[in-house]
Amino acid sequence: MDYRETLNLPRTDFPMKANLTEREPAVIEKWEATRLYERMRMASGGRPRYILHDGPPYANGHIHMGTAFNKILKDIVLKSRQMAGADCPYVPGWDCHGLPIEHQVDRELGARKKGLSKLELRRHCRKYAGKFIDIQRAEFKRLGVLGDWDNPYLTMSYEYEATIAREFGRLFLNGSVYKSKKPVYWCTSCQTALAEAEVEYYPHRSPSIYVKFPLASDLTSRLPSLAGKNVFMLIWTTTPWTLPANLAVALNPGFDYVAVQVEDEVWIVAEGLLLSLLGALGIEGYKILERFPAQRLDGLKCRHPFYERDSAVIMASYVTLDTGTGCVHTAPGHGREDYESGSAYGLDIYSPVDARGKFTDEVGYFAGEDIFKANGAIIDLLKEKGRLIGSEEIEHSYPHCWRCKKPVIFRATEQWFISMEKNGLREKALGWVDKVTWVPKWGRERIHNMLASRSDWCISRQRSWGVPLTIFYCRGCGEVVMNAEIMEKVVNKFREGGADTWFELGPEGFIPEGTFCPKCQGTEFIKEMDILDVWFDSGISFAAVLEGRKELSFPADLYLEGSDQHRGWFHSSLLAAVGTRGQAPYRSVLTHGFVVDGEGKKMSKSLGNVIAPEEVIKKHGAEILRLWVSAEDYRDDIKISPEILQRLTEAYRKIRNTARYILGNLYDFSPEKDIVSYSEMMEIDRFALHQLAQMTEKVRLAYEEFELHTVYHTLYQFCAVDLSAFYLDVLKDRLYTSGKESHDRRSAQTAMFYILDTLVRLTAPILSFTAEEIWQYMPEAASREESVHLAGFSSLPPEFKDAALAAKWERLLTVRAGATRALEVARKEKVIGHTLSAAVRFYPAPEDYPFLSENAEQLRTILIVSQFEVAEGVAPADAYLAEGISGLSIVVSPAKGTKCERCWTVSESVGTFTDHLTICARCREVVTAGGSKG
RNA sequence: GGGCCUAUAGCUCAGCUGUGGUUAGAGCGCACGCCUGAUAAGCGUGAGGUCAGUGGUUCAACUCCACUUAGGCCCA
Repeated sequence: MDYRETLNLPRTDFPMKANLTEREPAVIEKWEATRLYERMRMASGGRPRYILHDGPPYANGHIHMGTAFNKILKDIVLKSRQMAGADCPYVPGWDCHGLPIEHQVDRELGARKKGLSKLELRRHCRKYAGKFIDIQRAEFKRLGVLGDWDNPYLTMSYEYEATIAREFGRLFLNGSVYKSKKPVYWCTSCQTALAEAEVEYYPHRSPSIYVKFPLASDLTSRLPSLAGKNVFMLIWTTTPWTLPANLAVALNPGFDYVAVQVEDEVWIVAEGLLLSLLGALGIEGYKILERFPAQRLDGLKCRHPFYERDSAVIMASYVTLDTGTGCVHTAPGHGREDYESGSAYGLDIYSPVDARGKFTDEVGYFAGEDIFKANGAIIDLLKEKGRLIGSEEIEHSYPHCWRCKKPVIFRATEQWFISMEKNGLREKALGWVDKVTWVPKWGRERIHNMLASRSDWCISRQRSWGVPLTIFYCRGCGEVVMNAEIMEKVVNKFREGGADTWFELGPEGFIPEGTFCPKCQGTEFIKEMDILDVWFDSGISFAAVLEGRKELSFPADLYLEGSDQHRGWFHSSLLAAVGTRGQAPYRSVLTHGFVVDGEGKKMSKSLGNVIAPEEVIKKHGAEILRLWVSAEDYRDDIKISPEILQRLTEAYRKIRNTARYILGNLYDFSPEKDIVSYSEMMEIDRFALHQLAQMTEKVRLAYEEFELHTVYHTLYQFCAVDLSAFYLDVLKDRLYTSGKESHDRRSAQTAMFYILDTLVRLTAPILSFTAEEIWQYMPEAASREESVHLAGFSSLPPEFKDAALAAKWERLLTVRAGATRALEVARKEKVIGHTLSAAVRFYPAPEDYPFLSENAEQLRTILIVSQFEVAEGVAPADAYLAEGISGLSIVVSPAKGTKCERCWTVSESVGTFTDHLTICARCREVVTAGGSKG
């Protein structure tokens, strides 16, 4: 007789090989066909909402590992909240306007761009953005991310563009917006402002000169020893042409300065630069008269080297000891830092240079001259005035125009700003920072410091692809003409035809009849042609999306982006919401680090360490990427490498196989009919349920706290250690050899069913594809929700947690660990092979004897040996001394009897039955009962 | 140069925070072995760490403090 036929071996069609690359797209198709996302919405209608507002990725290029990570993380968070009982709508979005797209379009159009109107250019940009939205949408879906992909929000949709104009209008009308001059990169050849990204650095030869600024203030009170002397502040510059715009000399408030006598003059320079300076100038005879902190000079005046005007002595922390003199020539109209400190000291943002790079008439001496060409004349003038000390040429890195490759300058032009102070924006925003939950909590420090020190928000851009600053000027007097009525009309026009309308219609298309300039009564107007900073577009997304959609609401529960967004979206959104709604747009903000390579280095093409999501999907499947997202602690940088992916693939297989094995053993189990009540279950099964309950609790809490790596480790540990290496291994004998419908087998199946049912739900947010696949193979799948994503986490009966039982079994496990070592020793010595060929005898310490002997049968089972006994008395000298359990000696010997052909247990009963010569007593009972007895 | 952050076995993570205290843990991988009724599976045992470095506080530091180094994000 073939006894194999009488066993209950696992059977399942659930494949061992995942074949994720092929299976995943099919699963996604099914989700789409069955409109899973909408059904999830319907199923959870009425539940408490949890709103994660999607930060819009830029609609340019394919997704990279960082965007993939972010989207998967959001998906996991939402799915876990959804399964925990919330209603979690997810509306993905895209940021569509802005320079990078305009650039790309410029590049693609090449020479054809020349003949195009602004409107035509905008149409190309819109098309370009649309193309990448489609590409990225497909890529995001491929990751298994569920959401309202058919109705995402786009910052270029007409409705959204109208909202941008509306929110800008709100700020404008409440007095937060003002116009001022600010230095920007300017190409005098292209006659246009340039963005940071349009500037390229090349070596450039510039003059390098030292200039003397005579001190004009009386020093009697501050530095008496210098009073009445011929004192100069010494500056160094490589842009002599900016000297006509000089308004100040900046010192670092943290440095000490010295007054040095050189011949009949006294020079003031930073102490730390004195020697190198004197060396550079070739001066040997000098005498230090005084040494003093920079602050001693704060607020004094010196004289401009060739104009009849003063130059302020100011303090600025950006002054360094790298080069120069430690006294920095400051022209607020020609430099970023100069502008900052100029504004702080209330200096004029003076920039007497026109769009072509010629000096304006104000400068006197060089009026009308090209600034670069005037360098020589300025040096000559300095020489003539006796203000020049040294002059040479140096080569250094200098910004150039990306298009014409000519050197660019900093030139102050009119720009629009949102004031940080006028309506108390800074203060209010800082107040709201403290009301938001930042995860991790250092996010608060980071954004707080940025807000505290940032300057006013420059919102205007001299570009085409964006939403215009919807402002009108009086043609006659230049006065700004704007009111609520005009704003409303603009917004309505935008809603119908998008922001393009601005470029299609004349001012009369927006301005109600009868409007006149409040200043000069003029009735002709012109439009502002600058567009808004794209950060404003996304910054008001709460208004366009959270307030604009009935399934969402303001404020959001969560914003979840990379840590760079403290400066970006978290920041702009906070300012926009506080400025227009008086509150933060989010209750909590979750940040993650950046994706880096296995060494912790950032990914870059030049280093050749870039891993694209597509590669990983092709090789391993999106599921592995999802597992990676969950496994890494994202508070730090997130590493990815072939090795990491290899480890994850192995972990995936372990989880998958564990599930498969359980499925295989549930092939004949009906939870409806066969379930065994908890109180009647076998002890080890109840212990397994205790472990399950504990694991569930830990995982649920970890999800709640966004600790996904804890979720991953806990689930994995449970599968690999608690189940595979212990419980399921121990269970084999009972499952295979007991009667098919026996209580013992049903008890095990009941536990396994609970385990798998819980496990499949807990893993679903992460392993969305595999959980779905398992779900379809679950017993009585037809009576369950159609998709695991429509189900919730299971709530296990509280009785599953049994501390007393757990304590007992933890003790048994410790004993087991000691015994496996003894078995290993015996195996090494060829005493045994499989543990079932062994007999184990314990010689415990007297105090352990009762516990161990009472549980002898349990121990035999969990050691998976054929014979086990606990002996009293003294152990043989060659017994194995167990580690961890004091006084326990273990003897392992070959089990007595013959191996049962059916259950492989060694037993002396084998051979004693004439009807079944090759099997043991236990098996004979099962076999003769027909295997159908309970 | 400034703000914020990170550094524990080859890999992924525990331990560290308002509570410093016996030989620093887990899993994977690796090595060796077992099994062949989870089989391109399953089980066991073992070897791996001057807790980035230096200095300080303390009877005692992976844990607290300072600095250094390496790396990341954002500014300049």
